[in-house]
Amino acid sequence: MSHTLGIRQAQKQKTRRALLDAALGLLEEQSLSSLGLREVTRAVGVAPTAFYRHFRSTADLGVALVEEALGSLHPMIRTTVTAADSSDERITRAVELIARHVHAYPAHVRFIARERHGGVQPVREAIRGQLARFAEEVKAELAKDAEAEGWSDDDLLMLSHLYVDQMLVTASLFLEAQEAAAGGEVSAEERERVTRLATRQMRLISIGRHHWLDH
Amino acid sequence: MSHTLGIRQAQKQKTRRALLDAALGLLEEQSLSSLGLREVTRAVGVAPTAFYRHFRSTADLGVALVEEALGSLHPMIRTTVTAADSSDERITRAVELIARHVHAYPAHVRFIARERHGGVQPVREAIRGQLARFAEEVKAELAKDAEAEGWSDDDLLMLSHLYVDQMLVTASLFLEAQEAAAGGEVSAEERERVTRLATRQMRLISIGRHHWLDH
DNA sequence: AATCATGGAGAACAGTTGTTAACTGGATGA
DNA sequence: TCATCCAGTTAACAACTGTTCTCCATGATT
Repeated sequence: MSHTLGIRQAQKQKTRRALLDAALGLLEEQSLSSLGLREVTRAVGVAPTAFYRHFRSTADLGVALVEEALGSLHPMIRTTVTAADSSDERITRAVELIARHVHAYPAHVRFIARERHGGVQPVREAIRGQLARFAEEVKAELAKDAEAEGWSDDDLLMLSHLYVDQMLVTASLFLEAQEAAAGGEVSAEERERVTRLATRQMRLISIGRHHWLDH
Repeated sequence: MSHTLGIRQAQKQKTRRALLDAALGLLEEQSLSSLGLREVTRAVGVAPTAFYRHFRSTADLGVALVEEALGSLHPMIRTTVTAADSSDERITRAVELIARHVHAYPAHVRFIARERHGGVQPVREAIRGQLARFAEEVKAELAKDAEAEGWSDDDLLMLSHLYVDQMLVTASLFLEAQEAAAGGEVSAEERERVTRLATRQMRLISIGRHHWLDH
């Protein structure tokens, strides 16, 4: 934040960005374990060997993409779970926020959904780590709620993971909906359908939460 | 089922099996979009060109694997959701059955989890199709239950999808648990942890289902 | 017994891959 | 101003890829 980057490091970060963006683009139609380093550099218009100045391997680049795709999401999670009055309003807000995020960063979402169980171990672990952080944060937020009285820590974490997984399911559902309608305004009603589905599923979970303690 | 295969077709199916098995093995450490046809034939000990006698491409082989991994699962689903008295017993049974299945066919489960959002479109669609069938079957089974009175078709399908997704989440959780403990009996307590987690999540959903109609 | 059908082998193709090495030119810091 | 640094280039490497075409051995068919 203090002193401007030298023109040197600025250029470096610029091609690093180009590499990340090109990779993310290429990963829309294949998975990381088949992404070639030459493929990426070719897309950027740079020599293959330049790749090594930034990443050790494509797996390394993948880990960087995970941080970028999920790392910036933490504040959003927190505010989402927090700011709302009624439970129903909170759910509506959350689903809408997911829809908006998928629409804004579809490539990031696809990448995460694809590589969460993908063929590259370090990337899988990076994603798992970030999702665990999410679950911990959601749990902390849930614990503040009055409804959390009488809940064990274990049960709160159980519920958090349920929420996080449901979040991902919903996100990739929105993704499918909007890529199925790549050439038309069919997207609107598909989006609506997914919104209704996800909202009701969240609501059902929410109801289960309300009645968790009475047997 | 009637007349025995000629010795000719028998041999063909034998190498076809070998190709499928070899591919499934190789796919434990990579994803389908990076699986080479030569790689598979090499593992089987057969000429590269022999591959074309059985599959058009590795994507084609992938679709065949989907049918094999999920196609044989339908009767199991049906009996699971059906046969049980109390709701709790049904849940315990279901989770146990998932654990057993993951333990018996880990490579199949990993393949499905990996390729559900993987980089090969035909395979993704094959999986989506099979999961949609599952959801329909679960819905049909739920509709028979007395608890389904007053439920709309839409809501029943919503709940079915929730169950199916939760099934998959649980399966890949069991998978991680048993591959994290590749060299030891740590697996036992990890398995137990996942079992407890999955059971409580299912129970919470079940509770939500009970109270769905009273607002 | 003679013909046909077919699963698999073999060789060759143009293209691709990751990685190494030595080099260049412009920004950096003394 | 001059020596140093370093992001990016060029060239070359052995190894690998999917695909085509020709051929063979043998089971199936008549």
